[in-house]
Amino acid sequence: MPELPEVETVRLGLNKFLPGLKVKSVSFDWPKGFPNSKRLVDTKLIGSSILKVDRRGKVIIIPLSSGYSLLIHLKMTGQLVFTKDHDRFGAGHPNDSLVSKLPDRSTRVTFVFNNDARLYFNDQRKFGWVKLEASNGLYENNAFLKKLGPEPLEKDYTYEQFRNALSSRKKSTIKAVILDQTVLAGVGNIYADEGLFAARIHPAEKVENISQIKLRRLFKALIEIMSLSISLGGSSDRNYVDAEGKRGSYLKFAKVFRREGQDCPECGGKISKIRVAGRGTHVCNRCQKLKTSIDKK
DNA sequence: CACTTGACCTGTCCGC
DNA sequence: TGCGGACAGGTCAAGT
Repeated sequence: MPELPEVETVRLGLNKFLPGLKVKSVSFDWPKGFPNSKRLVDTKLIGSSILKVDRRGKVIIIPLSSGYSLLIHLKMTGQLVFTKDHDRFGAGHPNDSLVSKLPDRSTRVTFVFNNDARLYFNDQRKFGWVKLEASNGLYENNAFLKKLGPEPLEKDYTYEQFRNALSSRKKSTIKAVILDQTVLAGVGNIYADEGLFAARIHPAEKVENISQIKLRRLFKALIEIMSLSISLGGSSDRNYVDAEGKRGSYLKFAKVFRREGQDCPECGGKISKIRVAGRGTHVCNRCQKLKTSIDKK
């Protein structure tokens, strides 16, 4: 999915349109993806108004006037697209839109508002979910939210927090650790690879083999790269779009992600694609030297 | 325990 | 063109 910068871009877009709208009806065809009972939906969602749109890690959180909140996780292929009226797509930007018509066959949930605006939750692979939970104590009660590590783009997030979270994971590969949402919330495969390249750390390096200088560089790089990506509307590798159905342009500036076979922009060597922490991983072996002894694969 | 691997799904791309 | 297999931005349960 959408990682922190993509989810934040969706949040910013939804926040322009949704607050104040009242939910008139909702339809969904994928019970696993929207597991709440019809009764809860009828009493806590239908007829309530949207207060605002928040984000925690990769989760969109929409508090409602009913005292309940919608939680939405886009996972790998989720989209949240708003339309001002159901005949026009992309909130008035049809020419920039990646999708031409909604709902489409990946639409799992459709929210209809009193003014006939709509919010479509699309999810090709059906990994994503929408849940309705009580707003009071949500961040401490929700099983997913309560485990999340700090928000990396908050002003008060420090290198010391980052280093301390890593200190109990010395035997793990650095990529596995920064992908762990309990260490810090929001990094996914794209920004892990880009951040590690910027810090000149090999993704398969064991944490214990990495110098403080490099870890500090990684901490800084992750924050800078994700901030830059938000300013560019995120990354559209496959089907990510923002709340208006538009693609993001960060990948044009990516140095290694999806660039296997191309020349490294720093040293001119070849970028290769390997597997680390079970994920496709992009690396320049000349810029990102591995100290950890290679156990044969 | 800490870490790794498969499962959850659908769609697309690549090689034969 | 058709078909099988690998793979895709995330997370969890089950395995070692």
